[in-house]
Amino acid sequence: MTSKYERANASDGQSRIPDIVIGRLPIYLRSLKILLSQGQTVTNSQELGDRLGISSAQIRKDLSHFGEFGKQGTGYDVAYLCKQLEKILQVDCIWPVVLVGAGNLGHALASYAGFENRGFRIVGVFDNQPDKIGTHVGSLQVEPLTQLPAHVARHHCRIAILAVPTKAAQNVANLLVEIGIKSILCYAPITLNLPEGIRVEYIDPVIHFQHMTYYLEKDCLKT
Amino acid sequence: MTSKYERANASDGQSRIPDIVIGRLPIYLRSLKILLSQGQTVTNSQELGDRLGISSAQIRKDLSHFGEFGKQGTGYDVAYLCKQLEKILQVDCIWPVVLVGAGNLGHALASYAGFENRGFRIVGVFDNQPDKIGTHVGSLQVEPLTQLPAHVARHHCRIAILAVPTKAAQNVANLLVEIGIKSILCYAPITLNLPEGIRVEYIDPVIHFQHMTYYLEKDCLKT
DNA sequence: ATACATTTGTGCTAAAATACACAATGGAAT
DNA sequence: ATTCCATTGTGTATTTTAGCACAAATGTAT
Repeated sequence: MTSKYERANASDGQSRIPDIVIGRLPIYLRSLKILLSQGQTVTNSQELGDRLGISSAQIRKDLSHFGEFGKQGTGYDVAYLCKQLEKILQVDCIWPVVLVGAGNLGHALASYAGFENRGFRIVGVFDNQPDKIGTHVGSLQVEPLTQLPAHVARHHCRIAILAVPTKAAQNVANLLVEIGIKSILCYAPITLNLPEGIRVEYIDPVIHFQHMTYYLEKDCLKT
Repeated sequence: MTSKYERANASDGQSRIPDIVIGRLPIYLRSLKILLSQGQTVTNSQELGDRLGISSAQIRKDLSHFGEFGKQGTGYDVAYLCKQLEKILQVDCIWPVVLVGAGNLGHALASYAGFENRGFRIVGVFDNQPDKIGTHVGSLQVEPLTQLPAHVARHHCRIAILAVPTKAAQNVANLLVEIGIKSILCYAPITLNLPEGIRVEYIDPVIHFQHMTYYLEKDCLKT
């Protein structure tokens, strides 16, 4: 009795399902939840694809890696597919996340209300600048980095947000890995150098801007 | 006398250079600028690849789409390659950007000092909430949305940051397109529905989190 | 009951992206 | 001068990803 697929992970040399497919599932889930919130009970690969600018075949094939979730002639039950995707992505629960960096960005992230209903909760905010420690961000209080290891252990955190100044980012990342963090969302505009098995994703708006400008008619201020 | 490549754009049916290649150039540029700031004058595809977790062959092939920038046996002059990439990406100048949404995120973006030296400047912040209008974010003052069209025209803005609440995002995006914006960086967790030729890129941290959790050992709080 | 309209899941094909591997080149050392 | 070493740029092969197209299944209408 084997399951339809084996979960890919760091120790699993040959992941069965392409990462690019995994990367699309959260997009599908996000769109489905919007449909759900609008009271729509049924959808289909065509509709979903149109909304996302993805071909319907792509969506069907992606989903088919994990099982058969649709009904021929009808499509997909929105609530059911949501539930299934949440299970696949393991967001049918709340993951505790630590936030390092209590600057403007840290404040914005800590105050953001949209994490909770998508599977995540920021359980601690840390910074090393003395003037920040003790101040409130969202409903949390900024703690010194020395408190981080205990906090991560207590909450069993696997995920961290790195929102510190660029020059501090690599060192803080090293610390995060040391204390057991497995996945880092890095807002610093650098590529981190970390051991195998640690997953890092990056958010840098300038990367997106520079991608855009390639395609724009040039008509900007001279430096 | 034809140039080595024709620039891809919205009207150009067959873009010659894959978008995925364009998407990597800003990463290369970012890394090169760090090397430059550290005083390193020469690098090579191997070193760059190691830093970025990309194969050296990939980097060489990507660059080869645009010309021959290296020297055999030596590698690449860091400053020269930076300049070339900036020219290719059209960031050898400052692009004016308008920011819509003066919430926590808008504040963080407006206060961020890292845009200017990478080719971008936020030239206006707009919001419709009366209590926000007139307040200061960074060095700018929040203006009502009614001022947006004139502002975009005056500064020849082509790029906008969309940092408004989810429910307002589509409408504001439509407005942005109407007044001549060509590229939108959307922080709202939705997929926008916009006409052909408008480039939209998205930043949604939860998408990254959900990508990460697929690969994590499950060990999180039950809902 | 039967025919019809719809939509899935998937085998196969096509295209795109990546990796390999090496000739060509430039600089350094002898 | 010549040899040696390092590294590029690129033609080719391999792998990955996306798209096509249709049988199978399901519900609906007559």
